[in-house]
Amino acid sequence: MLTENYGMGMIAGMSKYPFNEIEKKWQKYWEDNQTFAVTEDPSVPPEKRQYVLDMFPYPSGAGLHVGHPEGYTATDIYCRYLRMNGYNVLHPMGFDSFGLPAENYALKTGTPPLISTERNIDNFRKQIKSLGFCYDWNREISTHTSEYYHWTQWIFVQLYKKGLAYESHMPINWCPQCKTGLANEEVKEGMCERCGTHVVRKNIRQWVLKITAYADRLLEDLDDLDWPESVKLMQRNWIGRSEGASVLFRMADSDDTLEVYTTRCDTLFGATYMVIAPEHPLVSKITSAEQKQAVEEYLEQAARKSDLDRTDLAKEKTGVFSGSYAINPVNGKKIPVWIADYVLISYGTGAIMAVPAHDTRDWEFAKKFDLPIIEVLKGEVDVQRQAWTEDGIHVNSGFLDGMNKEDAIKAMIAWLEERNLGHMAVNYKLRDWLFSRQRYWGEPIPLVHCPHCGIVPVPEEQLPLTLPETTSYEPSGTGESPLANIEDWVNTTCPVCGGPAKRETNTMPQWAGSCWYYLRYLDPHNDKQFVDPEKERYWMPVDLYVGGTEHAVLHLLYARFWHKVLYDLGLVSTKEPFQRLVNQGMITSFAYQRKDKTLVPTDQVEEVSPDVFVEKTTGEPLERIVAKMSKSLKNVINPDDIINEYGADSMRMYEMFMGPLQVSKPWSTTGLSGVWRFLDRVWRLCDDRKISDEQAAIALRKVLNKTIKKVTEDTASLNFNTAISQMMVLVNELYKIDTLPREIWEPLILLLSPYVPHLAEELWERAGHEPSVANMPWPTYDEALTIDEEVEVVLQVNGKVRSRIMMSKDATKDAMLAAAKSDAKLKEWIDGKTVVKEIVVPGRLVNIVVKD
RNA sequence: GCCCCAGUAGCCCAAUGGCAGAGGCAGAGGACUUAAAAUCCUUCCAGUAUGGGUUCGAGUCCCAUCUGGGGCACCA
Repeated sequence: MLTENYGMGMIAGMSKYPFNEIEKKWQKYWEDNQTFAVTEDPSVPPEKRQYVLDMFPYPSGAGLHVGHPEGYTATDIYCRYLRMNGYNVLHPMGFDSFGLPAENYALKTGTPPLISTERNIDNFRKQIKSLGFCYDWNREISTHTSEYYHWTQWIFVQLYKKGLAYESHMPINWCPQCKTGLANEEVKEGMCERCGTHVVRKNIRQWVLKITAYADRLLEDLDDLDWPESVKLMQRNWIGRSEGASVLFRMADSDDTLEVYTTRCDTLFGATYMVIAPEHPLVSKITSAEQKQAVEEYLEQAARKSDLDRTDLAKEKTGVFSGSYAINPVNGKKIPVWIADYVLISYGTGAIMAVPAHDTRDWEFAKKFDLPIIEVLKGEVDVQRQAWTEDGIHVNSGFLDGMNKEDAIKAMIAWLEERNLGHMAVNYKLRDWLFSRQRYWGEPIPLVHCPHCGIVPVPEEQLPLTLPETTSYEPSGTGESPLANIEDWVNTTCPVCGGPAKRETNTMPQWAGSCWYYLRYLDPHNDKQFVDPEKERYWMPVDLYVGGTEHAVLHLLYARFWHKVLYDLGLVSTKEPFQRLVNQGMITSFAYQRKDKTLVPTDQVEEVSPDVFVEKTTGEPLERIVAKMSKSLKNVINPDDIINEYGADSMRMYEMFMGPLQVSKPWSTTGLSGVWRFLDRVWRLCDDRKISDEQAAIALRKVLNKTIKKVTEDTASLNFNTAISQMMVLVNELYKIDTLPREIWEPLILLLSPYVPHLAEELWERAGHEPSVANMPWPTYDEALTIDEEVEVVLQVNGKVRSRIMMSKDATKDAMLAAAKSDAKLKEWIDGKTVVKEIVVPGRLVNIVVKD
């Protein structure tokens, strides 16, 4: 008992800084006084309205992670800063509360997902509130509530009516043992995570959203967004627009044609075989009697592979001959058609022309199955020994011979179009969005299947279509969702003809709720429409969106897609939802590594002397490295513990002090205690001495003005670590004098307030003011007091520093040069040499370039 | 295999192409103390992963390599 409490009691007990009391007190004050409630005040001009959004969390059973508060603290500081600068700031928080873990938890424990989810939300809310963020909690939403998903369903109906939702048969990961579909993350190395059975692909009826219809706009509109270039690049690559040609190959022995997409139609003379994906619709038709058994075996083998297996580059190429031949349209040659899983049905037409001489994958396949390789681009290698994938002049290519790539592509497309054998084509990597899940814990898709009327949407006035309560979350066994077994719910009447009908049993993916939550925050309690257009126009678009880089593609692309659909329907006023995006880096942790690179759980490590670590049981020396936090390494930091021990303000400020927001950085508890110590120093400034109304020394006032300037600029640009460093400089200066001048102290409290709001409120009150410091104007500075009159000028010879002198900041170039040339130390370096060049940077340096 | 990001002091990190150091941690010394802790003051520590290049001048820009982290759908 005693030893356990020793560490915690040490700091808390010694402290003169009662963060625990202070933090509770001010959190209650803000709540009681609704300090951060925000309204659409029409008197605030549009440029003074800011919408600052955090990616809302999935409320997992594990509770808040130290990674969450990083982004939340950053936006909180920024919002408080904006408020103090006269902005009307919308800053909401909510929960992305549908999701697989709650359902799996229900399967394991029988706890209904609604119960566990709401329990988790309560815990998350409490944890988030304990950090003192300035959210307008009146706007909290949770995607699993029927008040919310009413409108998720309503938007789906709009998509459906617009023809953007369609049914298709698509494969799922199917576990034959559990008789259930699995998410990708539930498949480990091709096996079912739960029972270890080999997972197979099973085609089932699914709902798909036509995101490809928006591919061009999703691509083009990226240009105007203030997003990290790397994220834009990832989205561009994901959309993957390419220009090429569609080419028709006639089958040799039937009337069927195979259409292929290629970006390199200029290499058509080198196409020596074709490959179609195992899922291609012509597979059964073109398979010859002799090859039937081999093909069927191969198809079965391919069906057992996950996408990951098929995309693993290290693997051997596999495939099987179909027994049929196609005709190469340019030269009339018969070429074999193979079936292989390195061709994906989801890209292009699911069929390729193989040019082994100039494509590495085709080359490997040709070598393995002994298919001919014909060089059509003159390269620097023997194509029988390796593929030549660079550009070259065409050879063995009839009318293309002698041409370069660009001209040959044009010539070939013209040739194909003339003969109706092909045409120019644009292709995208982007695929339509598989939108249905065979799960219970998601938004029911509001459609009815009627034997007479077909598919009928649930009438809008009957929404929300609520998720029925149940006690069994077991899969249906057929691949359908557990909803299929709830008879009273599934069986309904057709909204059109009134006859008996069945409800759609698929539910929506977790993405659905997060596709539009930023709009619901604008008007969270509206039961007539998903958002009031006036409120939408008041706030949108989101001015700053902060979240993890793991959402760089999917979430952000899906939300942009929905937003564009809503825009086309005239329901929102902006083309794009998120004008500016910032990704916060990951908070990692230290881990300890043996010589053989294996990792040791943190509780097995002893620090024998500073920065020397050994494994407790063996005494083996260990190297400290940086790793992701993980349960198995026992290096996960729990925010609750940190807040208890050091307080929310220390936690907030430390996370901002660790380094730049955008980069990943390791958690260090000693680093945290350093920030705690800084806050304690701030506290003791006014605890130990009286606030004085006398004027401060000019040197101190200069430091203050420099500090205000730096903190202002760095807070506005989200460079919080350097802003904090400057505040430390000012506090260190204050420690050098015995008084506490009010003219320094009060601006310092204001500068600190976005970072450590609880402490700042308390200090503000103790300085004799009414709360709240959050409503005070941001301090201003006098530019003249941020400039030093005397500066140190560096004197260089050939770019190397040889001497330094103090000069007026306004010294002319000539004066600086003259001073340099008369400097005794510099003379030694230039005497007797020829001066080649003289460079003078005013206020900074003189560089004299000499030659012997 | 491809794409993206990052390598600065023992550690976390600063540095408009211009003195490698703002701040913190750890270390050392001193003050205070009967002593320790806490606190305060002072202080040590490098040429920026490696090799080239551009430049009067490179941590910063360019090329190549190495190491680490993250992402990926064999994209024809």
